Amino acid sequence: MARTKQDDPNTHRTMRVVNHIRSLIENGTLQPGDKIPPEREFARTLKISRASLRTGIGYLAAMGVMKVRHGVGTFVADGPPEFGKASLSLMGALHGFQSWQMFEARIILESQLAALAADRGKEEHHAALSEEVAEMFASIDSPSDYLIHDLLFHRIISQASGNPILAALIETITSALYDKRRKTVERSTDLRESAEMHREIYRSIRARRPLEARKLMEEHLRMAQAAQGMERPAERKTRADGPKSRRGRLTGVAS
Amino acid sequence: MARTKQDDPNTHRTMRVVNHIRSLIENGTLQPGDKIPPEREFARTLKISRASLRTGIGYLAAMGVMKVRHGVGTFVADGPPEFGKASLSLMGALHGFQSWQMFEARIILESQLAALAADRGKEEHHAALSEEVAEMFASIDSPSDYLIHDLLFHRIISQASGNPILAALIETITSALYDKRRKTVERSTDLRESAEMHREIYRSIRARRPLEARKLMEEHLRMAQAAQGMERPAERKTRADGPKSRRGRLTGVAS
DNA sequence: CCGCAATGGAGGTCAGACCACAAGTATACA
DNA sequence: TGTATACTTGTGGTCTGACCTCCATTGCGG
Repeated sequence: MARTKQDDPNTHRTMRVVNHIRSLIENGTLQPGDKIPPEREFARTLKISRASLRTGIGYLAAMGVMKVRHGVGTFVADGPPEFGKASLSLMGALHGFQSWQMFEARIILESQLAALAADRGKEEHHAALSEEVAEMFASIDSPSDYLIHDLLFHRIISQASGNPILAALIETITSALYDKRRKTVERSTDLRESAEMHREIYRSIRARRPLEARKLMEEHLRMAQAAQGMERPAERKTRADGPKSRRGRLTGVAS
Repeated sequence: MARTKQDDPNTHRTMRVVNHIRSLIENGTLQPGDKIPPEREFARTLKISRASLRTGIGYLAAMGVMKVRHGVGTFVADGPPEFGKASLSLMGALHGFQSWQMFEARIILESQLAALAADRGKEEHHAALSEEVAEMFASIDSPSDYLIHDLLFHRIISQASGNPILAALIETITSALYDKRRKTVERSTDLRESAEMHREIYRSIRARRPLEARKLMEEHLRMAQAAQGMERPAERKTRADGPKSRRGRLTGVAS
């Protein structure tokens, strides 16, 4: 750890760019949503070539700190923080992450998040949650619509937890899980049951009962996990390390 | 998966590169530690300019999927997965992450991790933990040495948990916290007490008592947090949303 | 008043030359 | 003979400057 070794007026230009922007952000000169100068101009300012500047920007963009819009400009990320979505899925392929592991992580984080939300949630959050629950019941016949409100519901809880880091972590995992889910929701049944669970979670959060919220959320997620056939495989000595073979008939239910 | 819309001979070259490499990794052609072809050659193969190829590689490198070594070559990351350290610290500055939030995330994750480790840890892990505990007691008079074994101890627990995703998450947070810690450990006292706690955690893990391990880990971390003056500030109606002002005098003790 | 084409600003890509670094190999000197 | 220095080669890093593509705005024509 400790990259230290920058500042040598010669160090990798790309790091020069990164550090420059970092300082601009850290001292508040650059705020989320701000636009940075056009590449050509900025490059001239920093006394480096446009190519190098682009490398640096690319680096920051990859980490989700900056957002580049072709034909418009480059901006400091403004939305909710999100640790490179691509990162997790690639790392997954790279280190053989399994679906059940992602789900396990999600269960642990989100249960705890629900507890925090119950403890710290504000009226605005309660209102938003209430609304999403209503929307869910309203779209019980439209899986894809249902999924949207489902996602929103969970995202609101993240925000209500008051811990943006945990929220970002969850967001990363969720988005990685999203693709798989989208394909299964279509055929899902029992959306009503799912909606009921969400309503109960909402109620316990509103009533500020952390332990109950945590328990309900955990139950809810475990059920969703089972519905998607992503349980942790039973212990077995023979580990078929072939990275394929899963993908049973998922009868998914939304989470 | 499914960025859908690739293959259009025009889609962003950088994504073309990313997807190409992604597939190479996913189908096992590229394994961790492997070296990819020289830029010039690879660029020719992919029918794109070297510049574009570099952009893509830079992207992957930023996410920690690839590691570039000047004058040597570009390789697929091999070490333990780690979600961009820079990412978290930059995001921190960007979205005003607070130290107590990082610590909260750490406590939640690591407590749970300890429980999982107690549940799934294998003999090899127990042995490694035991050794680190011994080393900790042995280096009680050398804070910097102590810190090393402290870190290792926690890392082993991560591995023992059997969930690489959670391990990677923790790793990210820990490394972000590391810098602050390193500065404070020097002046720390009570390393003996800290070592005792680690030993108890080790014992409960070895005895496969998940709940106890979780409880001990949580206590341990809360204590460390308190020692570093990173508790969550008391509720206050007036939220000074100015993203500055933190950074008190930390009197840390190792975690 | 509306729709569509022209225009300018900004990012995206390209090509090829040249620089910097790391490692191996050959050469020169003690 | 042994070791140290210099050269060669392979690979990433940076620079130029021209050209392409996208998008938003502007303004003309219907």
